[in-house]
Amino acid sequence: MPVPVPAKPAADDPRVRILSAAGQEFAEHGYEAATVRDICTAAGVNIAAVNYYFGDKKRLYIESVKHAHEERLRRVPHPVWPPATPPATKLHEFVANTLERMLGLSQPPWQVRLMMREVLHPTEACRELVEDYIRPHFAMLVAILDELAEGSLSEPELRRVGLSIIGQCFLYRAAGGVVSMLVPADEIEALHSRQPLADHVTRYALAALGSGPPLSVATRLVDAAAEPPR
Amino acid sequence: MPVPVPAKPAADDPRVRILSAAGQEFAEHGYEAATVRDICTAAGVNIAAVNYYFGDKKRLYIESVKHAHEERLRRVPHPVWPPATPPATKLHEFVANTLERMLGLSQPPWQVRLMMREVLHPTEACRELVEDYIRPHFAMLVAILDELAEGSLSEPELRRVGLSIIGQCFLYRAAGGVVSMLVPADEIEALHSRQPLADHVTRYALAALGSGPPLSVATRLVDAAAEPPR
DNA sequence: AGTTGATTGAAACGTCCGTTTGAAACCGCT
DNA sequence: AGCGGTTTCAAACGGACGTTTCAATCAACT
Repeated sequence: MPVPVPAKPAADDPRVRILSAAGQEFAEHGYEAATVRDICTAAGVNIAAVNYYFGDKKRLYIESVKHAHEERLRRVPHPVWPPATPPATKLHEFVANTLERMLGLSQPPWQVRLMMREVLHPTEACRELVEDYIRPHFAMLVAILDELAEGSLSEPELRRVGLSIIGQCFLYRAAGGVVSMLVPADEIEALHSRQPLADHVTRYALAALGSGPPLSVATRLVDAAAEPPR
Repeated sequence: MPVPVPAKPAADDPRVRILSAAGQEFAEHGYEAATVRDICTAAGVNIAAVNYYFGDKKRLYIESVKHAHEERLRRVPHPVWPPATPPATKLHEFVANTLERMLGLSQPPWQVRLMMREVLHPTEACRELVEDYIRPHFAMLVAILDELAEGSLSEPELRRVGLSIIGQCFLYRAAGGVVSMLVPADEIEALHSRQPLADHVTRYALAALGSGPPLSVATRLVDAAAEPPR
């Protein structure tokens, strides 16, 4: 009987070579279209190895998702701030960090693509992904928003705002191809680059929460009387 | 040689039966995992029919995407407003309409799922989808936002705000499963229902644009001096 | 009724997939 | 060197898939 989890994760361990190759193939082609033959060729091992180490294709998939997830956590840690950091600064850095993860500008893009597939079409590996990775990230966002709102928003309201922010980042990752078709070619680069995007999402959120100036200087329809002309 | 486009689209036309069944199968399982055997069984036709009418699986897929897209356009028309409608009202109804389409609460859900697949993993059918369906929808949103901002935002800025709004709607459709895992069970229903969602997205956008009250009544960090206590 | 072209039907073809097999190669150990 | 357990290898298996074939059937027209 093979050892399921070797204590020594050596760099040339065929097991991790397979996991890495599988992650890339699954990310690129999806579960059904990826073949264990291609995976084994890419990993430089025999076809029988996937059966030997993982049993079958499905278990290989689950393990490869967890593997990518762990590698990712190790490489792009959550941001940490000194206690006195203003919440607006935290929000901006949080958004920039989230975009960095989602757009995968810093690290191998296939890991993000693999996790995106899992988010869009959840399988067994999904709940684990949410609990270990997504929920803490989201909780951090909600905490920042609570700090910004100074307690004036309820938990459900905070979550809604948090989802609004995540949704904006998410769109560029998941539907980036379509977004690129919607804007003129010479603006695509600016739209998909991290810094201007993070600026926009943060400004949008701060303005919505009343913690920053509105994006538009048009006449207020509601409390126009209270607003001095700019 | 078979006729490629029969002039009479009768209801029991095997061609449209196949298109409909194919759309459902592709939406449910994706291109690779869907089989022409299952499609033909669901459509009640012989396996050879797909070759006869469409040539091969790939062309059947493209045609089924276009078919679903056309049916959809026919059934959920864009909203139209009388000229005097305030832009804030238009925005709210636009968001509600978009959510209606995306969440597919009114019409067969598989059509939305099929188009979502196309957006997330673009194939040849994608560009056509964007030009015929998505771009006019998005242009309508940008026009409303321009009206709201009263000309104080540039085209690229307007597009950014528009994408922010679309992104929020998009998240609930594409990553709805994960969203459901992030919130307590007793709030899921409220989070995914159309009306509260449309309210939130609209309020968020109006507040960000300065055309509505901020979501939070916390002390302004920027123009706090100008803001009267509420 | 007979002819023609369009459509449908059952069966098969070739291919590729996930998986299994059984023997060979490798390794550390005495 | 000899041995036991682990790992690799080439080859094959059974099945499912997309596609093709060709005869049977149908519908319309003369």
